[in-house]
Amino acid sequence: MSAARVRFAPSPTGFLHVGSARTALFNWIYARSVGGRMLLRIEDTDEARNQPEAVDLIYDLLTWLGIDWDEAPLLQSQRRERHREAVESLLECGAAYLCDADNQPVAGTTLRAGLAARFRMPAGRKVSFHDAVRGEVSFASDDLEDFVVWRSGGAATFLLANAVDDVDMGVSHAIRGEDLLSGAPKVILLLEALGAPPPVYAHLPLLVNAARKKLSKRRDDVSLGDYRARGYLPEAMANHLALLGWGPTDGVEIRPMAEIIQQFRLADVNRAPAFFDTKKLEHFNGVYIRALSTEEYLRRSEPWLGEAAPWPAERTRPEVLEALAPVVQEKVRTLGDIGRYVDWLFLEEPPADDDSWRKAMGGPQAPAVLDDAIATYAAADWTPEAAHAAALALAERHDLKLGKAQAPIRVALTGRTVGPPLFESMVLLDRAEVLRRLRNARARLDSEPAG
RNA sequence: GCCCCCAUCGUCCAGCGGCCUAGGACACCGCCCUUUCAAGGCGGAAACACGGGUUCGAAUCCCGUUGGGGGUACCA
Repeated sequence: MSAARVRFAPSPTGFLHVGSARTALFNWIYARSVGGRMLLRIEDTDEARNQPEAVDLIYDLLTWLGIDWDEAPLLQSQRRERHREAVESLLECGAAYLCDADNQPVAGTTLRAGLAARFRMPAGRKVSFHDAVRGEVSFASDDLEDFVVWRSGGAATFLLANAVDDVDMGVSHAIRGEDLLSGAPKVILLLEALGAPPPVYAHLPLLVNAARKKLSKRRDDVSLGDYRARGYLPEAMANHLALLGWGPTDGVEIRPMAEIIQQFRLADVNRAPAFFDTKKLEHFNGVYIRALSTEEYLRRSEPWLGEAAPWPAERTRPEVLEALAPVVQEKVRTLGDIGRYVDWLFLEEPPADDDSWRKAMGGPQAPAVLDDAIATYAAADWTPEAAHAAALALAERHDLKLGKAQAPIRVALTGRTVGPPLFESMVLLDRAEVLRRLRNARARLDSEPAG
């Protein structure tokens, strides 16, 4: 065990940024790797945009990711008096001073409405500290200005609240984004004036977009909740996030969190920004989905196949989903993709996809293949094997490879060139329905040739 | 502008003075497998930003240049 205490301090804005999630994860991994404690502090001092549901969403998403915490979360909104005390003590010892709306100093040491308080930046100081990921970092106090610690509206600013709360929570390591690095010397000086030792800082490299800019809520796809909604598995997301700014020495990237915790060292964290590459995330997700047992896969895909499915819920046939599960599970990269693979089995008509139609029906042999398929499947046994054998024979009659011959049939039935294995899935539809779709496609070919 | 941080394949990591003719993963390309698409197998292309030092020896240490990022609010 160690006395390490770390904290994740999000503000409840209604969503959780993947960058914040990564910060939370690194804090948690560090805590678990050294036997320390993980704490939460909800920075809900901005009443304007605070919603109580937003706090629950944070708990929910962290839990989803696999992050737990060891003590009741601290709500910063309830700490106003404590913050006021701290500012007053700063005013009393002269480390801070009052000022009016025009930033003119005002004599006195009593906080009152309409007046803000600024920290008095000492002259000629060199503020150095050892950052656990960056090493020695140093700032000159002369480059720093007198910053506001108490707003005229009657509330502490981020810097002050952060410093005081960390002290009161006994935070030993402040692990956070690099965007806060420039604020560190101010907090250190603040803490010094307050007579408290600073925590060990660890500034993580930022997560950036393709343009190498800090991920932004407006431009980028950064809502953790959105990824969950699209069918990313939490273990894939956590695994991927853990590899942004850190990597195991043995090169094994996809692995249980327990092993990551075992190998993680704060000092091994990179210092350069990392691109949040969703391509790699998708790959990870596919690997994790394939690793699921079929039962587990079925259970976890349920949320995407009920009311949220791309077909009327009452048309869902669970036995079909179940029968197809193993083959769909192999292909899909997110649970949200499942719908597009199996929708044609539940929709009244195959989904319309012009590209697929042109691709499969454009060839000169399409009409003949469809005619043949109609005759063939009117008679064939209704099993995958028989459907396969029939298609092989059909292909031979038209002097085509099976891959080429099945294309018009696939598109006639499923609407798309891409989908689950055809013979295994087509027999899950009634023979009459298969024939109807084949005839419809054949008729469409006459009325509007695809070539 | 000023302050701070950073710099290995397109991307994410490994590398912490000799094991590096720089390794893995994603993406990409080719081949194989194949009932589409995936998955899988095999192979390929692909990087130490540049310039000076230090050292017998540098991707690894130091300095500079260039480039990138972050900060600079009575936001957090």
